[in-house]
Amino acid sequence: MKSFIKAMKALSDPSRVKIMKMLQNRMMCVCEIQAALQFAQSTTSKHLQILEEAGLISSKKDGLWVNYMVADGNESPYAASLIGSLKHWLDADTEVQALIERLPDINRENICKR
Amino acid sequence: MKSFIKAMKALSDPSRVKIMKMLQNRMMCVCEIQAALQFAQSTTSKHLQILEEAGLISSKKDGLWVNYMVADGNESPYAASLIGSLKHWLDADTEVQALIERLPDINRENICKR
DNA sequence: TTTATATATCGTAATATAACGATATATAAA
DNA sequence: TTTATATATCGTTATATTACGATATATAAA
Repeated sequence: MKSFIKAMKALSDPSRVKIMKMLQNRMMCVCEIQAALQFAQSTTSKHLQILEEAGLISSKKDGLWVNYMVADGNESPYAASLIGSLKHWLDADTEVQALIERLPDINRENICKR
Repeated sequence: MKSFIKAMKALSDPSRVKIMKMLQNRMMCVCEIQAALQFAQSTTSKHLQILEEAGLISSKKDGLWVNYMVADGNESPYAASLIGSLKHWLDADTEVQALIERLPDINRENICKR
């Protein structure tokens, strides 16, 4: 029950759902996600932590950057199923669409100071 | 997005998930659900309201009783999908199993005062 | 009509969640 | 080593959620 609730709670927040939808398009570092959602850095990091602990995303360090991507689903069967459903869910959502359209303009080279 | 979040939030609480699992076995009135979960009547009613507003369950009055049952899924496509997944999810959960096993002993004739 | 019962709603207190700024940590550049 | 940068963590505040008891509402029985 615990891992199920964790997955559901993780996807009960619109910002986290938006992060999932963006990551289903491509992997992103924290500052890119932060720029896309217009959140403080600490807020962004916290959301990512919640999604990761739910088994919905995974991360990989690359120098100063931490790349986040959709998880393979091995951590939680519930997460795996929800990831699958999220592939088509909310594709018609206006806010999600706007986010996805802006994705190509968001890249770490422009956003980060190096 | 709104109806999606509503459905996810509704299933983010263990008590409400348990209600869903019980209702997938049979329809129940409020006092039966209250007896099964050992909650105050107002708490039980509130949980049912949240599930109903999410399109996950529906209700039908029968005299003094209000029978709650799993929704047909026409209210929300997300609810419909989650209802389907919930048919097999958590069947191995200890608490859920215990609840389901006790279900035959819980009936309104014994619980209610009439 | 009066009374009893099942459910819904309201008000409130305890707890959880989400946001932020400040600060800590880790890595890369100088 | 020193400095800069990307991310994580901590502390705090505002808001949302969950539980309860008290009360309102609706229906059935007397």
